[in-house]
Order: sequence, then structure tokens, then C-alpha cells
Amino acid sequence: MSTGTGGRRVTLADVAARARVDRSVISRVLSGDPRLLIREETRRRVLDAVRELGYRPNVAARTLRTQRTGTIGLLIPDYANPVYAEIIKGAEAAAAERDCVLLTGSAGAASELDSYLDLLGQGRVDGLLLAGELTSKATLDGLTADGLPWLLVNRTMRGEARHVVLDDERAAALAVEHLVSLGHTEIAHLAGPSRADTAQRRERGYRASMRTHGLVVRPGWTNRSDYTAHGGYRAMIQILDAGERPTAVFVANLASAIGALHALRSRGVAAPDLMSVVAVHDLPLAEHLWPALTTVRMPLRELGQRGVELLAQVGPDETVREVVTGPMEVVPRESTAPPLAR
Amino acid sequence: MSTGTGGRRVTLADVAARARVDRSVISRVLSGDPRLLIREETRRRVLDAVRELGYRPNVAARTLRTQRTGTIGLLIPDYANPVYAEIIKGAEAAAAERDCVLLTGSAGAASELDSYLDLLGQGRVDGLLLAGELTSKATLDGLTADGLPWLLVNRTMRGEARHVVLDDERAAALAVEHLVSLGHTEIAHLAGPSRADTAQRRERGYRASMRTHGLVVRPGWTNRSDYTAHGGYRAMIQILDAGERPTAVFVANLASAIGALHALRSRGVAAPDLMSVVAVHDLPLAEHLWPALTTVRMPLRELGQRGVELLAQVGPDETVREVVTGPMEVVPRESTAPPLAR
DNA sequence: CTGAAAGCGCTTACAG
DNA sequence: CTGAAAGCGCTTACAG
Repeated sequence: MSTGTGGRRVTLADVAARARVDRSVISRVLSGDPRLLIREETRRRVLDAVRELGYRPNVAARTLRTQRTGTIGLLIPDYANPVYAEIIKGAEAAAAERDCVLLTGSAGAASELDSYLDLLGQGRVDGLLLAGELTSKATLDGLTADGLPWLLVNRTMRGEARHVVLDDERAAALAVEHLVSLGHTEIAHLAGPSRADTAQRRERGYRASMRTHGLVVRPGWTNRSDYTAHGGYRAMIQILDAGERPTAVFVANLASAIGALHALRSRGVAAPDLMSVVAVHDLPLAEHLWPALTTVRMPLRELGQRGVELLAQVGPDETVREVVTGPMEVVPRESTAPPLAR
Repeated sequence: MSTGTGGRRVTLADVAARARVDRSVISRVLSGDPRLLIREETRRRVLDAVRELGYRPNVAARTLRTQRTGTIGLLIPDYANPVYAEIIKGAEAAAAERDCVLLTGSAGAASELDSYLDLLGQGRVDGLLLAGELTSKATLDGLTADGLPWLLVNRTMRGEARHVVLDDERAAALAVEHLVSLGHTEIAHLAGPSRADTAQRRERGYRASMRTHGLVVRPGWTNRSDYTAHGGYRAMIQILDAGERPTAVFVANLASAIGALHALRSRGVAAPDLMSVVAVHDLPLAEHLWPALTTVRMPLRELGQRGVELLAQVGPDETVREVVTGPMEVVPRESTAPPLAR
């Protein structure tokens, strides 16, 4: 790609010539150097020249000199997952707030992860946010060896103490409480994959909340799927075909819930009359399902935002274990109702 | 953010010292300079030193020197729109193919656009792909003045001749032909907003195809919405409440179709028995709607990929008007069927 | 109050 | 075949 019709870019030297000062003065005025003593008149000349020439500092030169890129990396597993879309939005906003740019990349497979990290290479980002399941301990060690600060987002890892997560236990408790308040006592859980620690935390929250309300988790009522619609379909079918049917189910994520609704339709089990369904993550899609899905709204944007803030604020060798306390609530729709009297 | 525990990074000087050659030799070996004559033994020493030290060139220094960033910008309106998720994936893959990184940013409002372009600032990207409706002629002129090559993706603009788009006319024709082959003759069109030129092209394709098949477009049978579920709901209601009901509707995008299905349910019009529905864009969501939605699959990934390729290959002052010829087909699901005999 | 100088880590035209 | 040198455009410690 050539430079195009724009001609030579404006550099500090151009501005300095126009304002009749040294380049260093321009730089210090623009960066707001507090130790700079300058006459008001000179400052004005500088700012005028900057404006008139449309000067903007060259990022590469600044990075080379300061060793800061002003860029934060964010690794996600898949752009098509709307959960990450929300996280990205929050991270992007927080980055812009700090005059930083967000460099998002996706890696669905380990080989993609490697080549992405390779591309980030030396000095493309000041730090890296890692969302999703893919990251391994070896990867993190590699980043640390490279001197690149990192932070796990929406997940934890054994033996590592740098993460920011949501309060998944509380989300599960809110869902169970919503069902209990409608009169349900027979509540199943369609859990996520055991390798996902969001899934583990949601299941823990479900069990704890059931206990708190004196409710029994019957055998066959917690079934794991893989956070996909297809997996949710199969897991729901199994729950339906086991012995005693629950009157409600708490589903660990939205994709599984879509499959679960499908399973209910194909078995002729009316929702919500014969089965109430509530799932984690209130995404735009939820209200367009049939029946419109009751959800637990999670502060996903705040999660992305907080990730950027923590990465910028906390030293690379310090411990970070933060649970984002953003707005979290049940969004009631058509898929939950009191159980039909038997 | 500080440098962390990683210590000083490995530079060319380190590698040169170890391999006992000048820094310039390392650089030329690594870049595969064809004019470099070097003894096999020396080359091996160089490559060994590179590997042993884990040397990777510093991006900022290289960029400063070469005036190439190895980064391509992509501006989208919204990460939550799965259409863009597909485009991003294609663009990311094509960028990686060329050892480039993709810097995606979203801007839903004009002010966000400005601040994003400001952040890209001087020299963060080698070129910019612009998707969505937001970009104005003034913005493009500004980019051109800055010497930054750009390319419109999935849209055209009057007076500009740098874009890559899909064959929306053909997509519409495929949808109409699918309905005609099922026996429909009364086919309505739920169009997108007139400001979106994808919408214009789909409507043009619909009208042309209806004419080709000798079918009449009755008054009230083409209704515009805004590409949202809510808009699709209202537009579908209007079509239903107008005089003669069609037996099928071609919907310009998936979000509108979700609203249209909702409208059909709320008016008690069974789909597909009393109304067949087919929409543009085959996204994962389509098969989980109720009824599962028949769609036209568009080569969105190929669109993103081609965008990156064209931006890299075509000079900034040259004209580009390309229609991506990727796989495009009707994906039949439950929402389309022959019309019930009256 | 302002300027001159060094140096960040590369690449490349040139010298030998 | 390999090395020395210049320079990309900044920032900042230092000098005056």
C-alpha cells in the first residue's frame, strides 16, 4: 500500500518551523508536561501551528521512543457469540476513554491462538486481555516471559491469580429465586461444560440456592451440555425422558436455552405451562425466541470495561482477583410462569 | 503499564553479537532479501542465533523505518450484528494470510466515528475498510487527504468508486425463485431502509424477478422497515392488515424476519401454512427460530476476505468496484412450504 | 523560559 | 560476501 495522494505527512519539524520554536517544545506542550515553563504567547503560537497544519504525532515514532503502544489486545474465541460482542463494546469504550485502541482477535483453535500471539509479536500491544477457554498455562507463561502483562476475562485458572469475572453464583441464585417466587419447587439445571468455570460457578450457585430454599436436586436433574444449542437440545431431551419431570429448568447459557426450547417443542411440552425456562445472559435475541425467554442480565459491558481498567492500572506482577459488581437482574418474559396445578 | 518481569527485549544488536555479523545482515536474512549474497554457513549462524534468542523484530521500529504498519483497520457499526461477525472473520483470516493484523473498531454514532478515526490517527493502519451506513463523503475525503487508502465494504456511495459488495439482486432473485418453485404467486417484500443500499439492491432484485416470472407486485405488498426486529414486526403487521394477503414474503434481512415471524404469531397466521417466509443471511440463529427460517446464504466471509485483499492490492487512486462471487444459495427450512389450496 | 542532542530499533542504499 | 552509516519521528534528560 503506497502513501496515496496525501503527500508527506506533517511532522514535529514542520510545526516547529512554523511556530519558530524547537521540536521539543511542541512535544512538551502537547503532552502537557508539568515541568514546562512557557510564555503564554509562545504556547499560543505552538497550538496555532499544530491546528493549522493538522499535526498528529506519529504513533510508531512515539511507541519506539516511549515503549508504550497505546494499544490493548483482546483475545476472544468467536465474534459470532453475542456475549463477546458485549464484552468488546465495554472494552472498546474503556480503551477510548484512556486514548487507547483495542486490538481484538479471535482464535477458535490452539493453532490460531499461536499465530495470533505471534502476530502481536514484539510490541504491538501494551497488554492482553484473554477471554474464553482456550488459553493454557503455557501460553500465559510465555506472555509473562515476554514481559507482556495479561489478564483473564470471564474465567479463572488454577494457580493463576490475575482475572476479572462476573458473579455467576449470584446469577444462578437470582434465577432459582425467580422460579421459587413463582411457586416452583421442582427445578432442574441444564449446566454448561465442566471445563468452563463460568459453568462450574453457575452450577455451584444453583446447588447452593436450592439448599437455601430447602429444595431437593433429584438425580438426573442436572445435565451438562456444551453451551451450544445442539447440546442444550440433547440435554433437555434427557431431562424430559428421565423419570420425574421438573416444572422448571435453569439453563446455564442462552445458546443451550435455545436448544432446550426446541426440545420442549419437539416433545410437545408447552412452555411455560408445563416447563418454565430461565437462562443466563440477556441478549437482544432472547425476546424474539418463542416463547420469549426469561433471562438473567449480566453486566457484560462492565466486565470488558473493567478488564481494560485493571490491565492498565495493576502492575504486571501484582495479583488481581476481581468480581465485577455491575447491575444484575432477572428479566422476566414469557418462558417463566407459575407451575400448573397437577 | 510497565515492562514486567520479562527484562529487556531481544534486539537486532543482540542477535548480531551472537552470530558475529552486522545487524544489517540479520535483517536481510530475515526479510529474504533476494540481492543478499551470503555463505550458507553464515546464514545458518544467523538463523540459529535468531532462534536461540527468540528474536522478533520490533514492530514500532520497523514501521517507523518502512512507513508500513502491517495493520489494516476495519470499521463496523456494531459487534452484536452477526453479519459483521462473519465479515470480520473473513477479513481477519485474509489479514493473517498476509502477516497483517486486523484492527476492528465499532462506531454506532457519528461522534464515535470521529473519535475512532482520530485514534487511528497518524500511522496506526495502512488502510481502512469501511462497512455499514455511517461513513459520509466528508469522512472519505478526509481519509484521502490524510493519504490513507480506504475501501467501502458491503455498500456503495454515489460519486465514489471504491467498494466491494455482494450480489444482492441475485440473492433476492434466488429467494423469489424458491417461492415460485413452491407454487407461490402472491409474494410480498419486506424491504430494508432506503438509506441502505443493500436494501435498495434487494428490492430491485425482487421487482426484477417478479417481472421475470410474470408476477404482480400488488400495492401495499412492499413495505419498508429499518432492518430491526421491531421494524420488521410493524411492517409485517401492516402487510397482514392491508387488503389482499400474500401467501409468501421475502424479507430483506434476518432481524426483520425475526420480527415478521413474531407478527405472524401474534395475528394467528400460521407459518408456513398461511405465510411462507424467506430472508437474506443464513446465520446460526436462523435454524433455532420457530419456525426454523428459510434463508439465502450470502458469502459474508468471502466479502471480508476480498476487502482485505483489494485494499492491499489496488493502488489508493485506482477505481475498485467488485461484486464478490462466492457461494450463494437458498437454505430451505420450515418457514417455507407450498401455499395451502384456498 | 527555550534549544541541542541522544537514542528508541529497525531497513536499505552504499561502500568496500 | 559483509559492514558502516544514515535516518524514520518522536521524547526527555540535560544544558544554558
